[in-house]
Amino acid sequence: MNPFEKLGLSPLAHQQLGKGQSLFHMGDPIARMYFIRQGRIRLVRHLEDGTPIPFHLAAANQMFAEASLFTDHYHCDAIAEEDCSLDVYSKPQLLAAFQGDPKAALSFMAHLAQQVQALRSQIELINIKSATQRVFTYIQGKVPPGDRELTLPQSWKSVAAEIGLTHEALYRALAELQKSKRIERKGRQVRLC
Amino acid sequence: MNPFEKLGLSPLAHQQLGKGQSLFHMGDPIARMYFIRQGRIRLVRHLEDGTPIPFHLAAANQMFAEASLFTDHYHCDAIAEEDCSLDVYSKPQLLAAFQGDPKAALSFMAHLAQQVQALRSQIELINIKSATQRVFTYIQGKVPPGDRELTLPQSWKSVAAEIGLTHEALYRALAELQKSKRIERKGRQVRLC
DNA sequence: CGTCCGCTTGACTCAGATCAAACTTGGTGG
DNA sequence: CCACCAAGTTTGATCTGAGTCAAGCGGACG
Repeated sequence: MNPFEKLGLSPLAHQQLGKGQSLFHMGDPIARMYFIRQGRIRLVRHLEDGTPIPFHLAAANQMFAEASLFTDHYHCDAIAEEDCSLDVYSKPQLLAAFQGDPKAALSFMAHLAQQVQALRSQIELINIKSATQRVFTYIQGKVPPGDRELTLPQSWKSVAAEIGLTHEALYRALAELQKSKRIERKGRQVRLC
Repeated sequence: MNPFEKLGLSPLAHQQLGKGQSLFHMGDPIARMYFIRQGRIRLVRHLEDGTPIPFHLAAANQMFAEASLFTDHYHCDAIAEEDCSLDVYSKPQLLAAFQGDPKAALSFMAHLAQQVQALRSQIELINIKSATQRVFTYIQGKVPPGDRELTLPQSWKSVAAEIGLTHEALYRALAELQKSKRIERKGRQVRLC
């Protein structure tokens, strides 16, 4: 049961997306909202010189680009990180549904609020100067509370881009963290010590 | 007419805040929402080592810490940048008002969505490696659309912190931008060339 | 079986951090 | 009204750590 269905909406369509295909580009008009059934979608912005800045990785059972509900044009690109299956909803229908269902509206508001906090955490993270400390803090933040272990849903290389490091700097930071026994690691699995 | 009054709410109280005083600290329980009548409030997080990371400057006629509406405890500090005068509202009353007024709920959602985009822009900005380019892009983003001039509401020093530079690096970047005729500047006034 | 891509390490460079010091500005209080 | 203090602003010298370039390894996948 996805949040759109809870509102009594049914999808306009389903959409398949192959790995590397893009769902929309910056500047495209926004008419639809998406829910990810399967796969992952990466949201990316680009600097003038073309450098990609990934700022979100939306996973299965999530909606994404929520902010676009109130804008006419996308302000980022969406690219399938792997093969994806999406439910497509109408943006106007969704807005109308919120009018009639304050509970749903509130839950969507909460969702947005949580996004705001997540983004703030990301900013906080990027502001850490030391690469080693930055990576360590990133891992701490990702480890489920109460647990000490974590398996990354993505490559370390893309983590590097997400936290504003080159992949080389990231790998060196990981090596350093292992040497100083602050983490143990095997591939994409990490454990805090 | 502030957004709370539009909902038919009246303030529980008014609150004065002297420059440098803090309104709340990270971890404090959240019972109220604020609207700034006068002055400015800075939202700050702190790294483990105490380095402050300012991530938002809320100005007069704005509400702020919107994300806190759905959380129990603050995840940042709020400090008065200058003498402030605030209207205080009850958080539960506000939530209840949204239940009864879907239009207001939607407008608040839009507000949150806009915050999400602003934060994403900030992340994009911080990811620009070159200090000069970073400062230039920051200014471009701040200049009102259609205009070419801008007067900063804050010191350059605090801009430096906001965009993840030391103040020295910021001033050097400004000097460089002036030398290469990309901006003109006098104190806190800037004009794009 | 070969190619691609993520991973990993080394050497070198350089931009921004750091440390230091002086000048300007604005506000406070005598 | 002026002396004084705090904070922002500005510039210089030095240092350091992340970026860059380069090269090799290994696993996945067609």
